[in-house]
Amino acid sequence: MSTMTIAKLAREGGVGVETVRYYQRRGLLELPERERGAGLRGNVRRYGDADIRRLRFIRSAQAAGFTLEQIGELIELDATEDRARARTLANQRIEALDKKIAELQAARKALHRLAHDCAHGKAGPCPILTAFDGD
Amino acid sequence: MSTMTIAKLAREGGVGVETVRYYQRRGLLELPERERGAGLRGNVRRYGDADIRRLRFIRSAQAAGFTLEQIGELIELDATEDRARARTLANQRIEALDKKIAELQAARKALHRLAHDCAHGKAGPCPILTAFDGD
DNA sequence: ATAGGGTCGGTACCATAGTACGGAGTCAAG
DNA sequence: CTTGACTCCGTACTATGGTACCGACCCTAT
Repeated sequence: MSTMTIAKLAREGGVGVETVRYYQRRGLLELPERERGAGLRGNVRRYGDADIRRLRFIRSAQAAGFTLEQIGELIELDATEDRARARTLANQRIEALDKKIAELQAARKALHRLAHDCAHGKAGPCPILTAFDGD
Repeated sequence: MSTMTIAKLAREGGVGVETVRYYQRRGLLELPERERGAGLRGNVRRYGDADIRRLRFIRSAQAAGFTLEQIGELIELDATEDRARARTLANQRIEALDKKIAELQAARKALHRLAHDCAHGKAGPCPILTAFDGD
């Protein structure tokens, strides 16, 4: 185990094969050497656990709101000693995340009120266009 | 007051003129009649407060995670009595929002730990690639 | 040894949400 | 009554993050 072809890697990472190939093109995932070694054979690339971890990192970082470009920088950064830069990126993202979270919570509140005002049967407003007005 | 050209409308809504025109093309904003009335003159379109409100609604709904397509439906819905549909859309969005908020909060936590572990000077891990692993 | 499924590599295409541009017309101030 | 800013409209282009498709290979089970 721990060595697999691209389809398994994709499955482990929860993405499609084409997405893996896209990440390779973007330089976010390694393109392993084809094992032309032992016996002159081998022509499909093999992936290991490190590739799974890398792929999962990409997905998590994406969920954290990093762009693929920034994720590329993070990956490069991991190899260096530039702790300051890493901290900066993390803190910037936290700030943006805090803004975003607050925004989504406000939106949630407005929608909740809308769903309530816009109750089951009856008459009354159901004021979609003003749903985001107050508060 | 309350009547303006497209540039002012855009400013009021916090978007660019081209964005307003784009929303018009998508059917999210009205394209007011040119006032060819009094005197045979008039050739630039005039906008009013209703347009500002509509534009702001679009921005808020976007912030709530609705796509422009869904926003189109919301606007149409506002004219009807289909309260059930409005409630459905609102509740679906709330669900998605809750997932998203939880996800962002988890990401925030991971980043916070990263920024901490990856402290100022010194040695130690600064484990970017594993930042999202635990928890 | 051959059939079928997977892989490779390149190129093309997609959806979303804009942004830019160019030429023609309009409008208000000087 | 001309200048300069703004508007109109259509079309084209952009960025981001994929998806799809192709012909050529490879690899494994029968």
